[in-house]
Amino acid sequence: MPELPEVETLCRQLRGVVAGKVILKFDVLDPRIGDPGELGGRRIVSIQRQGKALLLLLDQGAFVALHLRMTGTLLWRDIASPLLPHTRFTASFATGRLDCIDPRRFATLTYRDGAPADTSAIDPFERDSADRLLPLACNRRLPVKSFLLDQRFVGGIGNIYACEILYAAAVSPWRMTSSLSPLEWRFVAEAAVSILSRAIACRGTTVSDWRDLFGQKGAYQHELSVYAREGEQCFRCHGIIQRVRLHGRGTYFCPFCQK
DNA sequence: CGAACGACCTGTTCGC
DNA sequence: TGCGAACAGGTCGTTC
Repeated sequence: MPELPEVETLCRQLRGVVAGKVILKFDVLDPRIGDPGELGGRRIVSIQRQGKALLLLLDQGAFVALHLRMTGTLLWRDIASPLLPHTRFTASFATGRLDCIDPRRFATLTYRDGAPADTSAIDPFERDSADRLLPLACNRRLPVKSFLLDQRFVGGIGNIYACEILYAAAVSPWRMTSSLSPLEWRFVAEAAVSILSRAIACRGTTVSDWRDLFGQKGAYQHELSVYAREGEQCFRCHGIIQRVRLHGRGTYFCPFCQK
């Protein structure tokens, strides 16, 4: 579920709550999530986002990477709160408790020594990202939506925002990456920045169960142009929004104005 | 080699 | 109402 704006929301909220704080007790309740070792007594120095992963940087130059996958969430709760169903780990601090809840059990938690390595994936917010997209894309034959979803190329874009970005750029999700002009890549890159930053300002998209660190819904679901709007009218051309399947993912678009 | 598919899980929604 | 099928924000290993 959580894509870039949702993970960034958690990242910012965590900074206000656990940055600089010592983990008093850390309990893994579902071993499937991974084994981070003994984290009790360790201090969280800072929090970063890398694509859709959340990195908790610890003392002694180590870090923990948390990937929430489809249904993972983090909740900041009172120390004595009863556990909610599907709680996978808890981290207790002097001021409260951080609970990871994940019904589908896809989330992963890994401990690594050293500093996080840089990834080669393009960050949608970096300067001139369109200039880096073009050479990556021009030799490939796959639909542009699949390209945007591939985390090796671009970091952080998931199914909801891929649909929204391509709508804003007026590009069909089925277009082959190699067929987009430099100008179209510029439209895509600019649409990504404006949509993702607006979604961060809204603290994410709650289409069903996404909640931020404090249990609040996001607000970007009220600003979606195509996602979850099958059969409704396009805001731009008054065509009808369609839902199709592209490589197994539900894909929403306007067949009349996305070329 | 690059691209596409099925698997990994559980809960909810849809159709008969 | 009941029940099985389809579907869900993401990635990964395998297959083509």
